[in-house]
Amino acid sequence: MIESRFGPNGGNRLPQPDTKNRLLEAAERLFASEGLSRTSLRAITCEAGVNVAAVHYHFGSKDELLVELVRRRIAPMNEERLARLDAIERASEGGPLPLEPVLRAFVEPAFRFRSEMSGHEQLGRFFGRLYAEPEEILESTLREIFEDVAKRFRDAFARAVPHLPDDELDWRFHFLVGTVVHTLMGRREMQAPTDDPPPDQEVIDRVIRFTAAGLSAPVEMGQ
Amino acid sequence: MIESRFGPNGGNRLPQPDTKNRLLEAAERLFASEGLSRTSLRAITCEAGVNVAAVHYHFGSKDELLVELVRRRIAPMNEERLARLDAIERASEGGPLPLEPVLRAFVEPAFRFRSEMSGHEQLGRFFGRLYAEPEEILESTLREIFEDVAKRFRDAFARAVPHLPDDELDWRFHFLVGTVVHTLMGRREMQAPTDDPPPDQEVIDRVIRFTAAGLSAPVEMGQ
DNA sequence: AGGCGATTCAAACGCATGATTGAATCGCGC
DNA sequence: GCGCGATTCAATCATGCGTTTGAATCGCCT
Repeated sequence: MIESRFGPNGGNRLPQPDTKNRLLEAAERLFASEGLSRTSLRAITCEAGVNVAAVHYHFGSKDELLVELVRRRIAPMNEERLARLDAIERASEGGPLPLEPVLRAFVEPAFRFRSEMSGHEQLGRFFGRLYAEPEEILESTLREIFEDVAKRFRDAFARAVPHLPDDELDWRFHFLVGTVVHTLMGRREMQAPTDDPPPDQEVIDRVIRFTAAGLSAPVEMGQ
Repeated sequence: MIESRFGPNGGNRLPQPDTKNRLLEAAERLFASEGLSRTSLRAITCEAGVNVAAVHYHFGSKDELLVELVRRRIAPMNEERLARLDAIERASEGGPLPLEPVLRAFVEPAFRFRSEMSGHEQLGRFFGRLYAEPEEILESTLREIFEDVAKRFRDAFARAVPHLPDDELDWRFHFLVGTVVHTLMGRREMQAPTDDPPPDQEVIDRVIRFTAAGLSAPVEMGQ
């Protein structure tokens, strides 16, 4: 049976009459500012201006909304990371990789996607929350989305900092992630609450400087 | 009116018949493994083997239990940090401070308190959650507990790495906290789930190596 | 022995949550 | 203009939540 035309409601030409996307955006905003488990369905649908039942109609459940949100937000960020890493590896032709570009390929997409987000720069906090709040429903999704990135970048760092033993490399990659996530979450220990946020590129450069030094530190305890 | 004797129930000689501490320990365990907002009072009291009403009798509310838990756990850790920093500053007699000991004074108490915890090494995750889940009730408590530590260590790092401008120092201190918190949370990106956790001192040394290099990196963007 | 304050307990409260229902509404294709 | 699937909506469900209550229990002190 041929799909005679498209579905109803504009026939998939307008994929949704906005409801689905408005739900995703409202959910992202609230998840970021209130936390995953502290955000109720009613708060989301109220913020989106739609009925409560819309969530279950379009996504099936609150959990599946969250999974869909992760797929839409995190996956593209990781694809950009991998694309940039591809370019670096292609340019190096099997030789050692330059550390700073690899670092930037990992760090910059995270900040870029944060600020690209429709007006509000909450994606960083949402992103950070994924690490902090253990939603078992997300475990497999996150693993699936981050597995490639983790593996590819681990190997890239191994080529960029070849003097490191494997276990030390794993740990330093872990520390890098901690630095990035904590910074995306936007908590500054010493910042006066009145200061306005600094431009992304400045923060990125500081992160790169710090982590590049940490990653390339000698492995012997020379101090 | 003279406090004729002590209170009832052993007259404060046994401060509580265990209930209060059992609640705190059960709460800490569950907060750490399940998250702050996903842990119910009933789960806590069930785990502790006491009645639900005991929480309100001893603490007043779930939130106040959390605050009390923070005071009991985090405050001593920070006191040890400050004591160690005092010793370092006393030994330096106004001169520049050695970076690595200052770093260790900040990092080691966190890991030590984690493993000291009655059998379970969950304090790290609990500690990490305090950063990740924004309980507005904790905001003032956490600020009060961490304010001194943040200020004192910021100044110490300024003396240990004197070539850094103030804003760069603030950021690097932020990155250090991110590294520590993320590591305390215990998520390893590359670790097989079957591996058993490495000894604390080994992890501490790796953290110190990484952050010492990051903190003392040159501030110019010299690749 | 008896009184009394500290503590425990089972039961219930009101409320917010995630989920579900079934009818109403919409808008295209026929 | 009619039918039909896609979509919205108000209303409702059962459940679990934090909290409160009031009576029972415990153990020291006089």
